[in-house]
Amino acid sequence: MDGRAERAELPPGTFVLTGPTGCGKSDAGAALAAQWEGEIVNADAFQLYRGWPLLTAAPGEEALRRVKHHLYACVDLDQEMSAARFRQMALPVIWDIAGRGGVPIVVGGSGLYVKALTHGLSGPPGGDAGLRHELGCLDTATVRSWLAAVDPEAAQQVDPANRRYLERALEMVLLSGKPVSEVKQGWNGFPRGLRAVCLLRERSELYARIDRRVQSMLERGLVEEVRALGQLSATAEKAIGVREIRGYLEGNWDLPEAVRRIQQASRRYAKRQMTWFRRETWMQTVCAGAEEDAMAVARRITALIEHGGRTRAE
RNA sequence: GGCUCGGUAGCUCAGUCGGUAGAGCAGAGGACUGAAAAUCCUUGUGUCGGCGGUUCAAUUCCGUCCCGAGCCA
Repeated sequence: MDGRAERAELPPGTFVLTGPTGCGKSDAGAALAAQWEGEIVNADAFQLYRGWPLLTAAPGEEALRRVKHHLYACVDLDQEMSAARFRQMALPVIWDIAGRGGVPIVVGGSGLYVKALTHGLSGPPGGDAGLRHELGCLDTATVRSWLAAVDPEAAQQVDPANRRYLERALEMVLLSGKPVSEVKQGWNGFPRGLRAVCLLRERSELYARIDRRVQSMLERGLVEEVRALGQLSATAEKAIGVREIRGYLEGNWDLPEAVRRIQQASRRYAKRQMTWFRRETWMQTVCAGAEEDAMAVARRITALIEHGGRTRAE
């Protein structure tokens, strides 16, 4: 329940494969699993949810049959998720794989989730739904001055325009009774023995892949999938594609416009991911070539790891 | 063929009563510790369609040509 209680590290030999959407993580991960007798553990915040395989570009049936995949489609869409809860779910699964002598291969592009798993979340109190609801009803100026009153230092550090961060800072102070600076420590150190690769692609090629993938989602029935979605949690509601397809269903724009918007949102998301990963110097970087297939990428990653590839930080 | 209105940043446009120009969008860069596919920040030099002319100075005025839209033949 409390992140602090989670002292468990990742088992040695765990491998993490991350990268921006559309870079080919899932395919490369599956190819890797086949080569190493590994099992895939999902680290994608939205593929965790059940009910929208197309929208979230979940691994295909064939891959699911060939390689063991964990933590895909395992949470109902009306449930809230968090990086901490993900960590709690993932650790036992990963240890279980390792216990059976398999190689855990963590695959996913949710940077915060990956880092929560590899580096641990400690210190700050978790989110509180009731408090969040309460704070959500206040206007930004009120949240800002409340934070300034209880923790002037934090108020100065958090971007006053960033409602989300403002609320979170206030939440931390209210729940812990301490200033943010006292409760929020630096990230834990990089776990020894962990190998991690960030899979990249040349920008223009990555964007072309994203555009193509969205088009293919549509051809495989994206509209029907979104139409059939039931109650969504506040987080799930924000998935790229939900708003865009709904806008089409409600007649606000046509289908090509919806596709255009999904492609654009996805490209921007990929860009944000790359900004995040750029700072994660504990990972090695592999840039896949346009003509390289998943097997070839997996072979290169294997070679990199076997050559005792050092992380950039070491 | 004649007339009219346009041609300014990747796109849509504003503007300069003559002193080489600015918004929105797109794009790019950045931040990020329990909602992260979230949330937020920063960022606009371009032969002002071409060529001539007037002028100290033209994207701005004049001429002409090219391109687009519309109207008249």
